[in-house]
Amino acid sequence: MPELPDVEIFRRYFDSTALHQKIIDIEFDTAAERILEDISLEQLKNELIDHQFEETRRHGKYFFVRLDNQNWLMLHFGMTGYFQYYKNEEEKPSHARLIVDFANDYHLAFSNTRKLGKVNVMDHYETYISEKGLGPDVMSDDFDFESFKDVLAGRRGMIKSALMNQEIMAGIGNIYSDEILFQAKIHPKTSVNNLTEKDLNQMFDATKEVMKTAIDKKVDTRQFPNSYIIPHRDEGEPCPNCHGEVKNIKVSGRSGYYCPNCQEKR
DNA sequence: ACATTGACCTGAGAGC
DNA sequence: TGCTCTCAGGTCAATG
Repeated sequence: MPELPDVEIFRRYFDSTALHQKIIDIEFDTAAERILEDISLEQLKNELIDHQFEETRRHGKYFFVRLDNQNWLMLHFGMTGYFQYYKNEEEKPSHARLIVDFANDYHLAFSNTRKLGKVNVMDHYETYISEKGLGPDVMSDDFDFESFKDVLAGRRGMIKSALMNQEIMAGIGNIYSDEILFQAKIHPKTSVNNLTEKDLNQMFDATKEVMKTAIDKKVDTRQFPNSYIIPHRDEGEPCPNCHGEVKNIKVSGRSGYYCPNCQEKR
């Protein structure tokens, strides 16, 4: 579930809780060793203990925080990750995989129920991004309409898959790709090479608009505009535009929702 | 090179 | 109630 807007909200939560405090210890759930991407538990301890967090960054769905030794801790949330900053043990999430203990008696838990997240430490986060082959962050100011057309050029797969491909552009996942396509009135299975200039323009605008709205509304879907499909992302729900039925469709193995009437197949 | 599919995980919810 | 089955959707490796 954590896509760009979710991770951005997590980042802001981290900024308002966990920065500039001495780390006195960490706790790691050894049953979740698989989430350690490229680092041993020993190394992780050495990187964190007696240090502190200084500033955060986000690229797509990837979260980075710089330590006072200038190294960066990377966290990826997978499908079920979130942060919880707490003092009392009873507030500790039941699937806390990594817990950072601060000198002020508070803790920051990285919860990751399904163990599909990742933890790593590196000296340059930009290098990590390029080694992963991640595309441009869709909310970056540099990512303009020309860049959008550029990264999609030469592609022949289905547009929903392309939007979700982190190597093409970073940040969009299954849920928000549905919203972008709904707002742009484009069928999820449309081939990228069949999209018109107008389609691309509508999709680019929708991408920026949807991401911004989700962040502004702090990812609380109850506050999303009535014109959004996300609160109706279920088979048979009424389309907020034409009041027809929302349908389920499988696109490259992923489950998408769309309105067949508003998003006609071409 | 690009596109698609299945595997990795666990818990919630459906169906019986 | 309780059991089994399916599904959720992040990435990556394997296959087409």
